[in-house]
Amino acid sequence: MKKEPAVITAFRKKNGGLIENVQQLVESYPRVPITVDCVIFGFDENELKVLLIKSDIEMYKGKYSLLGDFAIDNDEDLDEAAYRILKERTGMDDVYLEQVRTFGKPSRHPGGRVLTVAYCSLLNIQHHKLKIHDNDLDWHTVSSLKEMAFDHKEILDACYQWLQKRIQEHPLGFNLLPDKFSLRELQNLYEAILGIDMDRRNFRKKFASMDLLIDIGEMEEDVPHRPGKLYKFDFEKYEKSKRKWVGIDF
Amino acid sequence: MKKEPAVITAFRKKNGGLIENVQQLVESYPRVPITVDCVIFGFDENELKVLLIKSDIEMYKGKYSLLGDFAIDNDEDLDEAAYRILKERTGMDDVYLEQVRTFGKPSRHPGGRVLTVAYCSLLNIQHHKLKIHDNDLDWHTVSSLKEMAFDHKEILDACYQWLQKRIQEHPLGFNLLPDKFSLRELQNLYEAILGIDMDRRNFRKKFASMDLLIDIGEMEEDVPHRPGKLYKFDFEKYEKSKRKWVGIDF
DNA sequence: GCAAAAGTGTTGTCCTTACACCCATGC
DNA sequence: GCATGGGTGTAAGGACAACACTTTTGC
Repeated sequence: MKKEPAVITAFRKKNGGLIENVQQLVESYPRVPITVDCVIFGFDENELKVLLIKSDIEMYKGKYSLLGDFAIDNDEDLDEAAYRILKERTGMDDVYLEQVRTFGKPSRHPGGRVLTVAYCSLLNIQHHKLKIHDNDLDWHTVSSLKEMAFDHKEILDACYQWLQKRIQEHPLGFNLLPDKFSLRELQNLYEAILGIDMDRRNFRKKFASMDLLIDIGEMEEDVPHRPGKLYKFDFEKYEKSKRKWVGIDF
Repeated sequence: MKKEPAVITAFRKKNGGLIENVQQLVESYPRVPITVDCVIFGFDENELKVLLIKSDIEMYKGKYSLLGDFAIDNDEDLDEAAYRILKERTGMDDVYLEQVRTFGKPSRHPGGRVLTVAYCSLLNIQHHKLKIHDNDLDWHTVSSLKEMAFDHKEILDACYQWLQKRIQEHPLGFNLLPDKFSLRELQNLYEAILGIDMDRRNFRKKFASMDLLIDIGEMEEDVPHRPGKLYKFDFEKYEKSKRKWVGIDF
């Protein structure tokens, strides 16, 4: 029933059951190339955008790909690798970032077996005006994307679904907005990401009842209509009041 | 700002900007040993259990570790590797299984850098009476576990948290129960996993209103009290009626 | 004064919670 | 007959959904 891997069996024999030389054990393991791909979301002109680059690869000429890199050359943590890629590509290092999933289909890279750990990150486009445009690095509207290099469309879709779910349960969305934002901007964000329309009064009531928005006493400026109040999200209060959610619902 | 990896730059130079030989590119990538660890949950005697094995490793002598193996020797999909490990260790291949997260701290394995993809699986202990007990392979009560080999406690905790969340949103739990189960068994399962007490009437009402349990017209037998009705979960109906959940709540 | 969005309350419905009694079975 | 859990209903409170009018600003 249980078929022990040959490598481990060999080690066991040498040591009467227990493995002493773990270095040697690890060296005997097969190895796989690892990449980290970052799905970097931004929000602009009431649309969810993603940062993409033209593919380097001849066979994907003209297609776009996610920002990625092989990882873990030396003693780099996975998360650090993702932060490094962000930093290299966008110049920012204070960006929200979370691991989403690892993709491991054998056929997903035409050059051979490659494992990819996908990270999702959210940043405020206004704070990061792109200076570099190598390989047409630029923002793309998520909803209008079709083909991409490798299995990057699949990875993007997975991260988008992750974001849709996550933004309803955690205050991630504020990372996509300026520090000060109006309720309209916040609602536009939710509507764009979830792809639905929401009732304005109910939306405001909901956030009012959470009591996590700080009215900073400022107003929008240079808008062609009645200016709205500006708010900040109270991260500190949120952290303190995180409650355990219980309720069966499927 | 953007520091391109040396390997890619080298390829670019050779090809006037575009990379043609992707095999060569992938071969130039650094490689990392990969393992897949399975957190195999079961439910017995009203307690959540996890399947563990005594560590092979001298320095973790006496400690328990998750069921894992290095993966992707040839062209094995990640998910397939997890299914293979399950099959090898438990003899079962019809088991619920899902990827949870990838662990990549440089120091997590004493033998050197190893990446581990953690999978969570749920199986019915009754269907799988352990025959093999190599290295004390056996079920352990989740709540009473302390130290484990490697960072396996951390992985287990992550999977347990994942399970607590997931079981409230998806009908996973039925994989831990026999095909036919009573409402009391179902409630015990939820109470054990979530670590809370639930009101019996409200619990039953909740599942009644979902209308996803099929009354199979049988009763419990050999119980020292009034026997309860037995149900099956209507997976087919659930699949058809999956609804998109919307509601901001954090 | 017109366009465009800000701001604001009430009502009905549904879901959740809290809670207590009789029933069927094994011993 | 007693111990054990099975099975059931109701009322109150809280959350969510639907819905319209007045206000403020730029032009």
